This record gives sequence, C-alpha cells and structure tokens, in this order.
Amino acid sequence: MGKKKGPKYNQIIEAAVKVIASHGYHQAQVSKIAKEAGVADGTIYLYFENKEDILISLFEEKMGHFVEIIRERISAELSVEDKFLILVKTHFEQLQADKYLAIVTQLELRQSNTELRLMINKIFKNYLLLLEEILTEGKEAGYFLADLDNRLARQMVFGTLDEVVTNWVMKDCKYDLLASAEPVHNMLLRAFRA
Amino acid sequence: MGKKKGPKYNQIIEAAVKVIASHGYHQAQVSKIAKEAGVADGTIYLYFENKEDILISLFEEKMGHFVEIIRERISAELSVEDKFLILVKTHFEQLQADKYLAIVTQLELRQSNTELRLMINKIFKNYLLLLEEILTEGKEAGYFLADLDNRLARQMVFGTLDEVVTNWVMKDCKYDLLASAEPVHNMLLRAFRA
Amino acid sequence: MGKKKGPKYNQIIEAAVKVIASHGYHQAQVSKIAKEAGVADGTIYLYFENKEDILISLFEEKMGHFVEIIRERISAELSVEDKFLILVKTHFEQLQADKYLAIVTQLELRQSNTELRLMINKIFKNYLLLLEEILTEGKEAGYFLADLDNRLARQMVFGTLDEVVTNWVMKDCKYDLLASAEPVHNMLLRAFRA
Amino acid sequence: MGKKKGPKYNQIIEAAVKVIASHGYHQAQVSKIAKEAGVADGTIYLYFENKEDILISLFEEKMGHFVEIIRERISAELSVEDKFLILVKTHFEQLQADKYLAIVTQLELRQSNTELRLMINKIFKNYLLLLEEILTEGKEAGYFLADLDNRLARQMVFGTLDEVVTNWVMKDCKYDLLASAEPVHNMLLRAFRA
DNA sequence: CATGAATGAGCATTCATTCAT
DNA sequence: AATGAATGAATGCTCATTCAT
Repeated sequence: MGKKKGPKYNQIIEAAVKVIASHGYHQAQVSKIAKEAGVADGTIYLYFENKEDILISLFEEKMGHFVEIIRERISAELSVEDKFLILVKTHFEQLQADKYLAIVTQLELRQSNTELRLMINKIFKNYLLLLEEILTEGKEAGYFLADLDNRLARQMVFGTLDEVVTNWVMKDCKYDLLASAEPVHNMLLRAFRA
Repeated sequence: MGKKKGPKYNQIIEAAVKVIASHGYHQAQVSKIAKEAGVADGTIYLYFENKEDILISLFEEKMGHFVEIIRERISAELSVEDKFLILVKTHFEQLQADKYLAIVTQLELRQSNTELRLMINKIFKNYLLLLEEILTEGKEAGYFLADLDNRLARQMVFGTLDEVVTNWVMKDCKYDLLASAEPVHNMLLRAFRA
Repeated sequence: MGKKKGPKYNQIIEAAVKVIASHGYHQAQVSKIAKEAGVADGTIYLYFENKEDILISLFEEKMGHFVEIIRERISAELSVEDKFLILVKTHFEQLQADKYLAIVTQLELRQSNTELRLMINKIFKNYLLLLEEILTEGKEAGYFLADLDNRLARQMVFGTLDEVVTNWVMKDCKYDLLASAEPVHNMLLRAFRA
Repeated sequence: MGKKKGPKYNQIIEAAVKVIASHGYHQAQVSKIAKEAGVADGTIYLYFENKEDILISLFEEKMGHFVEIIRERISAELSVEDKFLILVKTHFEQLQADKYLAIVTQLELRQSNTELRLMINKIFKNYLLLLEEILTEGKEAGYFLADLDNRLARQMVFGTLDEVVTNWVMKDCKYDLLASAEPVHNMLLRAFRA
C-alpha cells in the first residue's frame, strides 16, 4: 500500500496539479483527480494513503528537488554574493517554469488545513538549512554583518521571495518573474552586508 | 436582520476567535461557536447573515483599524527611519496583543477561499498604500535609493513581517515578538538606504 | 388564549390571505403575516393556537358563510332546477368576488399537510348536506332519476365546480367565471334529470 | 450520474411510495426512504439528482403510462359511449390496483409546489387531449350535443373522476372503486348526450 | 493490479413558538 | 394586551474511503 512509484503514481500527481490549478483546492475531489488521471477512484488508494497524502506527495515530488537544484548550482560558485544571486534566480526560475504548479503551491495548497501546511514547512526545512549555510559563510567571510540574527535573516529571505512569487501568480503570471531576481537580490544583500 | 451591535454580537465574535484558534478553521462549526458564545444556534443568525459573515465581521472588527492605528502613530514622527520603526513595532505589537487573534489571522483564516479573502486583501491594500508613501518620502528625502523598485520593496517589507509573525505563531507565540522589531527594522532599512 | 374576536384577529386573517396569495403557501411565514398585519410575532399567539389555526380560521371565516349564503338565496326559490342554478352561480360569484381568496383556497391551501386538508373537508360537509337536500328534493319531485347515487352525484357536482374554478384561477382569473355557470348548470342538470 | 435503471433504482422508488403513503409527504425524509429501500443515504444520489428527482421519477414511472394505457384500450372500440366507459373504468382500475400509489398521487404529492406540479400537469395534458378527441368524435357523430363547451366538459369529466377517487382514498380505499365506474359513466354520458 | 458501486458521517440554516419585560 | 429577542430541533446532500469482484 502506498507504493511510491509506477507510471500511475506520476499520472495521479500530474492530474492533481492540473485539477487543483484549474478548479481550485476546494473543488479538487478525489474522483475528479482520478478521472483526470484516467484511473478508477479506488486505484488512487493503491498509490496513496489518503487524499492528504496525494497533496503531500505532490509537494514532495515537485518541490523536493527544489532545494537540491539550487544547491547543485551554487556548489561550484565562489563568492557568497553570487551564491545568493543563484539562489534567488533559481527559485524564481523553477516556479516560472511551471505556472500550473506555481498556482497550486503559492495559492491553492495554502487553503489546506493547518496540518498539511506544517508538513509543507518541513519540506522547506532544507531550504532554511541552505540559507543558514550561506549566511554563516557570509558572516565568517566578514561579508555579512556578524551580529545578524540568522532566524530573522532567513525569514526575510523566504518571506520576500515567497511574497514576490505569490504576487506574480496573483497577477496571472503575466510579467517576467525572473527580471525581479536581480533587484531583489540587491535589496537582500544590502540588508545583510557588513 | 443582521444587527451589527449589541452584547451578543461581540460575544459571538469573541467566541469565533476562540473556537477557530483552538479547533482550527475547518472544525469551527456554527454550533460550536454558538455554544462557546452561550447562545442558541439560531441566535447567531439574528446578528450575522451567515457563517461567512461571522468571519468577515471578525476580521473587520479586529483588523479593520490595523493600518489606521499604524498611521496615527507615525503621523507626528519626523524621520522616515523612525516612521519605519513605528510601523514594524506597531505591526508586531498589535498581533502580539491577542495571540488567539494572531493564530486566527495568520494561519486559520487563510484557509478560506471566498469573499473573506477579498476582504483580507482590501485591508492589505491600505497597508501597501502606507508603505508606498513611506518609500516615496524616503526616496524624495534622498534617504532611500532613488532606483528602488517600489513594488518589490513593498513585497519585501510585507513578506518579511508576515513571515516573521507566522513563524512566531507556529512556535506557539512563546517568545517575544516585539524584540524582533528592531533587528528586522535595521535589516529593512539597510536594504533600502541610499 | 385563542380569542376569536377583536380587530387584530381580523387583521391577522386578512394579512394571511394577502401574504399567502402573493408569496405562496410555503413562503408564508408567521413573521411575514405578523408584519403584514402590523402586529408583533407573539401577538399572533394571543389570537391563534398555532400557525395551522390561522389557516383553519381563515378558511372558516372566509368560507364558513359560503354555504349559508347559497342556502339563503335558494330558500325562497321554487323549482329544483332554479335552486341548482343559484347554487352554481353563487359558488362562482363568491370566488370571483375575491380573487386573492380564490388563489389561497383553490391553490395554496391545498399544499398544506394532509391534516389541514381533512379539516377543510369538514367545513365543506355543510355543502354536501345542501347538495344532498337538493338531490333528494329533485328525486322526490320526480325531477331527478330515482336511482341516482347521491354520493357520486355530490362528488360530480363538487368535483366539477371545483375543477372549473381551479382552472380559472390557474389562468390568472382573466376570464369571466360567472359566464360558465349556465353551461355547467345545464350539464349537471342533464346528468341528473329523469 | 443519475442512472435511471438497475434494481436499486426501482427499490428506491418503491420505498418512496411506501414511505410517503404511510408517513405523509412532509415526513418522507431522504434518510427514511433510504432505510426503507435498504440502501445508504448516499446511494440515493447515485440514482437520483436530488430529492425532487425521486418524486418526479416516481410519478413518471408510475403514472407516465396512465393515459397511454387508457388510449390503447379504447383504440379498437367502436362507439363513443363504450370508449367513455373504458376510460372511466381504466382510470379507476389503475388507481385501485395500487392503493399506496393512489394515496401518494391523490393526496400526498399534491402538497408539492415545484417542478413536480409541472410534471403532473404535463401528464394531465395528455389526458385532456384524449378527452378532447372523444368529445369531438361524439359531437361529429351527432351523439354529443353540438354546442357543448369542450373546456367545461373536460373539466367536468376530470373533476368528477378525480373527486370520486380522492373521496375513495380518503375513506381508506375500503370500498370497491370500480363499482362506481358504471354509474359515473352514465351520469357523464347523460350530461353530454344530444 | 484495477475497478467503481456503495457507504454514512457531518453541517449550515430556517422558522414556529415561547416568555421575560 | 403586546412585544420581539431568543430558542433549538430538524434535514438534504457531499465526498473521502472501502471492498467485493
């Protein structure tokens, strides 16, 4: 039960994204997702524990590599400053790459119950760790202010990026999100710079 | 019908805040709110059109003056810097003043997807206008960078403050939120300062 | 409790007729009737046992004299034939005289629960007695068929007149009901005549 | 959705007839019908759109062929007189055949005020067309009075038959309804005969 | 593996009636 | 006598989940 692979597993996740994006979180019934995926309602439960598990898995599958991708790209970079720029750019780039997914993660899934949202936060824990590393590196290099509060700095980065993306989604993704990377990066850098 | 005053009106709103904060948005049935308020289910409908109207009224009563209060406090202040500090402090102060309410507005009410979200956005719009004014004033005074993007700056301020408060709520409000005002204020100022 | 007089008693009955005729039986709430009557909801219960009592009383007050009026008019008449004509004409005349009332008694009150309709039938018992008398008189005079089944004959008279009036009401009372008295009378007479 | 066949479909309709006949229209809750049918509440909605759809379907299934059956039986008959007799007999016969159903159609379903009444009227319209044909045929054959008013004649036939059946139902169906066919037929014939 | 018919718990709202004033 | 605020029982429908096939 709950086997996390097979072609149907992915079909169902893709269907969930599509259904939630086009009908909204509260109109995304299991039967609608099943129909979109081209499987029977009961089949869903061969691949997922319950409805919430679909949403969590969706988030894991789609956003699980989110941080890894950022990490890969910054690994070889040298300056903290550039690492930060890569982080912001990649964050925006990935969300801009799949607008359906952006709608689902920025708007719809936030209407889910508080428990699900706590789980989503767990997935973001890696993001926070990455930020922590960059901040620490910056401090040690004397590039960032030594007395910077790491928690608040992390919240500023995540809060800012998230709000920028959310506003972009609410404006129907109709302008270029990536163009905001540089100015946002500059603001954040100034906030932290020694 | 729908008389917007009387002691019962307030009792019901207080009961709604308490019930939503302790049981969550999706477990806040009308009958539970009525019981908490010490009235009959039907009595709710002498004061509110429907369940959504309770939530909208709750938000209006509790958050309607949020921006006005900030605005009053900064009116006499002189420097842009101090205005900003007042804004951050008052924002945190008001939400810290009623932790039940903070849970409701930061976490629970965001699960709604109806007219209520429009109301929430309306309240936020005034906040954005206020931020716009401060940013413009700062630029004209040569205190803020002239080429600052107002939209992104606004999103940074709101995104940061909101994320800081939300994290505080998710940590069960168990540390002093107001203590974060000064460091957050400093980070934001640095981000914008010429 | 339940005093069957006073100006308010009549006000309430008139209000009930008006409200039911214009809003329909299922939209005729006690509070709406009270408002139309210009009294408080509670006042209704000083004059009527309950809501059903309003409707029964309405029927009694408005239709109670229905048969008496017919009876008065035919008392002095001579031939059975003429008595019958008077009956048909008066039946139509009285319902045509108050179209609101006709709507209420022919259409709306029939949507009431079965119990109320049984009570309405009781009120019509006098009508049946009158018909019985006329039929018997006609038989004894050798004018009506001796082997006529009184029950069926009564049902034919009442069923026919009721159906004619109901159709007239459903056609918005827009033709002259009284014009049908003579042809209906002729058909009925032929049905019974020896 | 709303599949109009299968054994459960019929079970539910039969259950609805039984529940309405024994508890009355206003006490025929969906849950009571489901219980009587031996299915879960939700199962009802696999076969019917909503509660009203149960009633409409009930009426269609049970009364939809009412007029057709009469029409079939009179097709081969010769005289207008006999056609009329068949009509009266079949009308009574069909309703006497299922007393539960008679209670439902003569008393309970008339308390509805929605689409159902439109459906009932549609069924009756066919009845009226049939009556029209017979009356016209009778006139052309010189058997019925040439100056008979068709509308009034139709109302007399339908009003009489309906009233006779309703009285029989209100007397708990405890006498033989079919026995009334002949005398009723004779009365109607005399009313129309040239 | 896959199906999809069947399940049944859960809930906002109305309105006839009461009773303290 | 009159008020009208307060009561609270009562119900159609949805949809996540199960399980016999």
